[in-house]
Amino acid sequence: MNEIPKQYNIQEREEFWREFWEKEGIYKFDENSDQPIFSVDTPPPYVSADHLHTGHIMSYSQAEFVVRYKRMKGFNVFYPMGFDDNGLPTERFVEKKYKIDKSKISRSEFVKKCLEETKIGAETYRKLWTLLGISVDWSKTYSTINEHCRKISQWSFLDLYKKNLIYRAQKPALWCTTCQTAISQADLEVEEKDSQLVYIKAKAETGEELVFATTRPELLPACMGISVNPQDKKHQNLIGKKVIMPLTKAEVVMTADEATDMDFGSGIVYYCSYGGGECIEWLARHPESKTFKLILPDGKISEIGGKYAGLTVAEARKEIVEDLKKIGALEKIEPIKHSVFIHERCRTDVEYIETEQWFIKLMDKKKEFLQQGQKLRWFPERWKKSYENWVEGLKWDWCISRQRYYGVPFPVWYCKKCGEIILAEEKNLPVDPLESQPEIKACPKCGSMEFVPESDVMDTWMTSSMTPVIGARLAENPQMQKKLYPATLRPQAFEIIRTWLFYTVAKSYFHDNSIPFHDVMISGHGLDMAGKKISKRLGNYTLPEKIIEESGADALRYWATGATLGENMRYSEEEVKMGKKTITKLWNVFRFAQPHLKNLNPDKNIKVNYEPADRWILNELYETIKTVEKSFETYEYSKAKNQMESFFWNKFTDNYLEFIKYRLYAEDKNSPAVLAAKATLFQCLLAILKMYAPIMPFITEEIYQLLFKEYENQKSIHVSEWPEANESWKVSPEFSAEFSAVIEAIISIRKHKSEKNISLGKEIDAFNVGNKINLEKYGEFIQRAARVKEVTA
RNA sequence: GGAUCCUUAGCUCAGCUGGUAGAGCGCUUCGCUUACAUCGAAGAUGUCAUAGGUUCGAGUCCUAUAGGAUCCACCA
Repeated sequence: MNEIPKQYNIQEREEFWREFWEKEGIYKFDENSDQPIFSVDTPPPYVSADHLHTGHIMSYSQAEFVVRYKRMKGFNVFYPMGFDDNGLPTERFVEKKYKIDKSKISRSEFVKKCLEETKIGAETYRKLWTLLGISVDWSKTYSTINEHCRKISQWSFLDLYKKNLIYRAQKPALWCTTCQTAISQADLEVEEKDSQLVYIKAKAETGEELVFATTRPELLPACMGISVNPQDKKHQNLIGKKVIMPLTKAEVVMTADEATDMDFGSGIVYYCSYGGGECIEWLARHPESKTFKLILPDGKISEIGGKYAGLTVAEARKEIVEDLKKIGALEKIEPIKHSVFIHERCRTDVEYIETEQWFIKLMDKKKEFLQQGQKLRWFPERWKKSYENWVEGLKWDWCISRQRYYGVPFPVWYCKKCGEIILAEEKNLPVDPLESQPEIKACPKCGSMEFVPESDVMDTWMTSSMTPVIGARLAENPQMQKKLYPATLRPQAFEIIRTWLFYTVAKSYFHDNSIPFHDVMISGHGLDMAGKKISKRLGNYTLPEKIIEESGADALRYWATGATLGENMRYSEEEVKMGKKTITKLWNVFRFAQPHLKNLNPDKNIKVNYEPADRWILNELYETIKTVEKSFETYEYSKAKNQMESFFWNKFTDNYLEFIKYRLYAEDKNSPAVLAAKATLFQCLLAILKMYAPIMPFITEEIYQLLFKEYENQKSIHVSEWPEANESWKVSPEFSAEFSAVIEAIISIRKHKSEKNISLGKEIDAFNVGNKINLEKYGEFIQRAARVKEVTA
């Protein structure tokens, strides 16, 4: 057994153990083990060469606490790490950083830049995760743009296509004019904006003047129709009549439509291609209407807009209002608060543009998605509702094509002559149709030999939704791959339930009629000290590297235990300080105990004559191990920490250590009483260390290596066995009550000393503890533990 | 409009299946005691948002109300 130095150098020792774990392969997955498997579908963070913040630290550590616990419980832990580096976030980052215009650079050049950036990003991330002590197996990593992932994503596409779950269609779809790509419902955010409700006058064929209200007057040239509510008495006479639009002089027929709100605006609404989702829905009810491609992909007005062609939507709006005013067709303008959909990545107003896109059928499978959701174990349970809410509210099939560069290509060509869809062969995946030709030489339908590659890339969630498969297939052995899927645990933030979680569940159902994982652990997000959400955009956070540098990874991890599962949590310097104090406390306790553990035979089979204080603390330890286990099993790391802390700090150090000092300092070091104290001390300390190990892996490893490694057969505490709650430690309720009274008595002695300003170390002459205590049995103990010459009843 | 959640000590939050209010920080007083002053001991502080109800008994269950948060839908 080694001596414990006076000081624990956090930075130096943490660095040492990081290297040790790496060198010894402590966290390596064992492909040949028969132990039960605990596999994690680790969230691959978006790599954008930017810094991770304390919010990420929080959610990743929280999942990791449980993973470490499971590893000690004997599970063969599969804990890979991915980097999500394909898709829009990276493209936008690169565009900004290098001031690139997507239309003026070739796809391959652009992709090269993106790859370079993501490589830098992945390194930054790996460094920080390592710094934090995240126990992933670094030999099991993937990046969502690498060959492994492209292959699986493309396979997924082919499989779904063959199952008739994917279709290609020309229809209005959500469109971002900044990113110039189609997007999906999940990419939307809502923002409340100040807008104007414009009241426009039009003439009916009867000569009657009517007024309709719109927030999108610039779409006038794309007017498809105009409606009133069939119940609307005021406007009954207009139904079926032709209406002549101002400026464009276009004629549309007034229709009755139940969706029209009689009380909003003037009670008359016009529909354009496309003002919003409601216009598309209206079109479905009035399919005879003529549609227009007024807005171009770049957000400018097309030729259909006549004199407004070439203007942006915002410019056209202004001009048209001006022109309406000039011809007297403008009745009034009301300011209104208006919620608009924006693209979450760039915050641009979303348009609906008619284009040809790839879709995955979702709308007719809602019931099945809900059933699959029921099969998962949700921690905490309430987030299941959020999933169900999203599924029930689905309105669109999933648009999976993006008119972007940096992503997984579709494994598809089209026949140049007849447009027939030609799929890649599975054995050739991954393919880039821009750089290769289909295996067949001629179109099976028309015999043409010329093919056009699909140049779109897939939505990034096409890949992310495959992470349980991507992870499992990192194992080399096919048998093992099967065991790893479905994964045991999916830890993730609540914000991406509607995307990552939903899409993964959908895919798993489509591909394998299975669930992708059994348990879902939902974490909240990090808030700054003032309670605002931490985000890269706001920059309202301290760099985790700096916190680790100052207080240690253990202290930062300790902070992360503070949030109840699924709740948001503020960053708090105070809590990190508490973590640092815990490190110091652990250190000092073991430093105190170390001399007494020398030459101790910790053989569990040796008969020990435990004294009441020993039996009391062992019973407490038993209870603590049990409750901590229960908490970890339900992913309640926060509870687990409170439970172990209460034992360690309030019971063990504040009381038990004080209770046994007189025995430890006794002259006869080999008396049964002294040996019992030492044996108990040993049991408690080792258990404490192991319980803290998942939360504070560095300090616990340090102490384990110094004091306990020689007794345990594992080279690291993190692969040692979780402490056993020994049934023989349980005590009777009678004893429990008896000893509680003894503790009460000791507390009252402390109180007495405190009131009389006497140092606790000073022995007082006498104290009356009342008549509830068996002094014959406990008198001497109270005298020695509380330092009183004589206790009386 | 639909869904979920929150309102407990000055602050940040725990309070599991209902049984006499808890922690940490902060505050007051005291104490260097052969681990720790980066500490220890003792102490003060709450009509648990409001109003009803169920119950022998309610932060804990039910119903309304008020305030706050988030998600979804609507908003022409």
